[in-house]
Amino acid sequence: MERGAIDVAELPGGFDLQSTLESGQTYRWRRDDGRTYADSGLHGGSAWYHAVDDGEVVRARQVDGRLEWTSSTDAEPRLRRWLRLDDDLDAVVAATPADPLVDAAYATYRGMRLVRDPFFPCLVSFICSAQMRVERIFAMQTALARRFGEPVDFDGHVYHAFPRPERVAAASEAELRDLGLGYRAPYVRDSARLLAEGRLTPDDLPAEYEAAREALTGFVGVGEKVADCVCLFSLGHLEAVPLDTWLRRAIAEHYPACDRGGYADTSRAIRDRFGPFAGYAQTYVFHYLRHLG
DNA sequence: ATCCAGGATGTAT
DNA sequence: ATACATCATGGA
Repeated sequence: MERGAIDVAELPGGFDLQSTLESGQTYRWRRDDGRTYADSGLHGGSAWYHAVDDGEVVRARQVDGRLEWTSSTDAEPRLRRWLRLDDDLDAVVAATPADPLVDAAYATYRGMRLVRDPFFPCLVSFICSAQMRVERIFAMQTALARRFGEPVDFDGHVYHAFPRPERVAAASEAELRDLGLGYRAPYVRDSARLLAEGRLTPDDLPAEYEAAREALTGFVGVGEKVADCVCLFSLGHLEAVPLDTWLRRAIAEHYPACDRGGYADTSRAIRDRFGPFAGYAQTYVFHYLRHLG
């Protein structure tokens, strides 16, 4: 077992592990204690988190300006890429036009970073997100890993990787419904089949953001909103602004002029207003609004 | 009991 | 292109 620590106090804009992992942008990490924002509140201390990535267990916790990790190999390059530690957050904030709501969100969760998740787990989690609360999306991904994922031993415990597309493609709709996926079960299975059979893969996606979003809707259960989530949280299109219920409410209340009716036009209006890192602003605002009152 | 949750799909217009 | 009903499930 290897262990190490990354000095995140030196990163421009800082770092906050809890908000990064529990803000509903990634569903791959769990706290060792099994608790969440919902039952432990904000800024809940230096809890350990664990995840399985590319067959290897990674454990991590933040103690002040140190991001501590343990893994079977050197996890620092993996964490730097995964948690976007090389993003200049100060530059991101500076490039975003001043705005009361966005500024409040940035101030409250200073240090939260976007993630760069692998394609399939990201795709599945946001297919599952349709009409579903964040806490239950976590539960659905946990159930998928426990039922179909490869077990991985690490430091005396058994963890479960997220299943490969081939395994999900081979599952029956009934098996997936048993995991609580509801009507999303066939969506997840059919999208896994598209990937497993090579009929639609990340390599087929155009490099340009809006074209990639359009192509992603070729997966089953993926509309413009879910496609935007994959663009932002997996493909690195930082200008993508997923228009979920929270953002639509925020637009109606704070930026009514940006409501152009259709998804593409409204999304573009928000992007024009908040710039090339509009996706960062979106994720902060989503997290901020969800934890008010 | 009724409503709602990080929406998408099929169908009718 | 746009409007509408429908789709499971669990918590408030």
